[in-house]
Amino acid sequence: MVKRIPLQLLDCLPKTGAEPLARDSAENMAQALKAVADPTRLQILAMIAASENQESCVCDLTDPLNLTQPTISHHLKKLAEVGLIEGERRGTWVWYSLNKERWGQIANLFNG
Amino acid sequence: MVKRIPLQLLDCLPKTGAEPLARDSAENMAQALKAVADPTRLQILAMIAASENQESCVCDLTDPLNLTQPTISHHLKKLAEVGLIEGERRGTWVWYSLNKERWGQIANLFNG
DNA sequence: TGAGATTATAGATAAGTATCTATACAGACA
DNA sequence: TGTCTGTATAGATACTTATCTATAATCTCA
Repeated sequence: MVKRIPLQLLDCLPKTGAEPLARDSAENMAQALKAVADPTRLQILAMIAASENQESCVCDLTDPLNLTQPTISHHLKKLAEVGLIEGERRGTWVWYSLNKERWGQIANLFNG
Repeated sequence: MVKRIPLQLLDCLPKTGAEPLARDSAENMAQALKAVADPTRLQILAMIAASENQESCVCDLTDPLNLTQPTISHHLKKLAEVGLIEGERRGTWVWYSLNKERWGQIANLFNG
């Protein structure tokens, strides 16, 4: 379930007359950025990017990050909710990989 | 007081043997991103970017954002702490402007 | 100096969230 | 079917924070 996010900072500009539209854009954009603005999730993203085949399962991440399995699952869910990663079940394991298109979209928020 | 932030996502990769260095990078990077990952602060940044001379004072922001003056000051402080904006006192007013170099640095976090 | 305007800080509160333990769900395999 | 492994969810707790009111600090100007 990938949510649309505004593509430019100026989409967040408040409109005259207190229209809620720009606020919606700002909240949408902030939600996507909040997913990235966490040290553990940044490390998770880095580990996925650096792993072979660019994918990791939950059990690959718990030990290096020194966190429990439910905590890792929680963070992966947050990242998946904003479309930054995707999970694919193969047998017992769920493999998570980066969605590079989505990554580029968020990167573009800073290039407006 | 502008803090250094790591320049690449891979700076957040946890090291073998549980070294704290990569964690520091991740926390540093997350702190900078957290400043941007707030809808009100995104709107503030948009308003500064869209204003003439690319600068705004606190009283320019309270009415359009429908927030009190201390709340706006709080957000401006957060943005200044990570170097994204700078305030310059001219007489009674304090004018806040974007630090575009810093903006570019954070943008580059996504291009690594 | 005193009054008025702008901004910053202090303290309180409510909402969000990162983490844990406990438990449920899903797939593999004997 | 039952057991084992891997993942997800539920609930609790401690910490962070966005916002407010009240107040202090700073600057201008008469």
